[in-house]
Amino acid sequence: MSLSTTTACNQSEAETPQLLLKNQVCFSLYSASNALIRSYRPLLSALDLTYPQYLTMMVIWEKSGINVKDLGHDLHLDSGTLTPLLKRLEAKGFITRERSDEDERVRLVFLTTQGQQLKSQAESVPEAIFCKSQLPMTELQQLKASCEKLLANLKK
Amino acid sequence: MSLSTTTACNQSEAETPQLLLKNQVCFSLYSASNALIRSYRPLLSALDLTYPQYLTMMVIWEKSGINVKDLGHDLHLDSGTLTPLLKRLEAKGFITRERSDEDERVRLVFLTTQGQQLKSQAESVPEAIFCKSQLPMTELQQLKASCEKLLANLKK
DNA sequence: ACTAAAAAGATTGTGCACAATATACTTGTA
DNA sequence: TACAAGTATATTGTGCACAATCTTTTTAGT
Repeated sequence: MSLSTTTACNQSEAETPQLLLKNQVCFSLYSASNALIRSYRPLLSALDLTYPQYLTMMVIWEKSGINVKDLGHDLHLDSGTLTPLLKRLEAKGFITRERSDEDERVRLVFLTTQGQQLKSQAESVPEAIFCKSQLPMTELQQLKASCEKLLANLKK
Repeated sequence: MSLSTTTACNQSEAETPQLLLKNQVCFSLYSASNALIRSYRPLLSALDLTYPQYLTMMVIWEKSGINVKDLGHDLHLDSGTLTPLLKRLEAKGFITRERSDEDERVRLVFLTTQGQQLKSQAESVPEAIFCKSQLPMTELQQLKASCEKLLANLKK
């Protein structure tokens, strides 16, 4: 068996069903992820945020003063993605990027007052997305659990 | 309730649990999708393909002569993504891009001999990814079904 | 103290995604 | 048969993701 789920029917499928788009788990995941991010767009552009910026702000709302390495660990992103993203968040006034005094290599990211204010504006976003998804909470939780398991297995 | 699944514990979570990264279904989906595409990378670079190019080739293996609009419909991508991607596939010699005779606006995409040969090289990829995922087939099928349902709901 | 190795970020380059817009062609309707 | 509206694709610009590489700083072993 393969990651492509087979449901053979006609001849062309019988030959290499694992290479049909409709049998690809990853394609479904990829399309759903793209679609979900697309659904966030109108809500987040009102806050002047992209989806990856919104995720980053979530970490900073929780852990102001975090460094880039830990941020990357939490978000599963590297400095090549985060450095320019953080510069854009800084340019918008939501965060500041300061060097650590103990270790000059380390960049610490702090929430600004404006960044703090953004959080209250963002509070209605999760509910709005839940409505758009039109899926029962139990199914969403199951989906989340499977994605987390898959991610953990791929990281091994 | 919201798309962020709550599992309240400490004080900071109790305030706005729906804005915690660990409660975001979309973040799990996004991270798992990125990780899966990352896992494909070493397998596909041996074929000189990226993951979106691989998906595109799947459609063309099945439907040589398809136009850009139908390709975009199948892949949930637009011409802004597909036009440059198809040009790269053409530059690699896997496809040709020809104008339709009946309607000069339409671009038809055909498989080349080299593109056909690529298919047999790709046949081992799905199995390899299935192994990397380390998830039972039933869970993968469930994951796929939920993603498809979510995508369909978001498209409405 | 000196230096090799390691660590933290930053930089560069490629390839998506996608919004917005532009261009070329086709079709329906007066 | 003009011509407005619609359609198919292409172009432009922004912001990720990520590999590869580089710089700066720290740490460890001598």
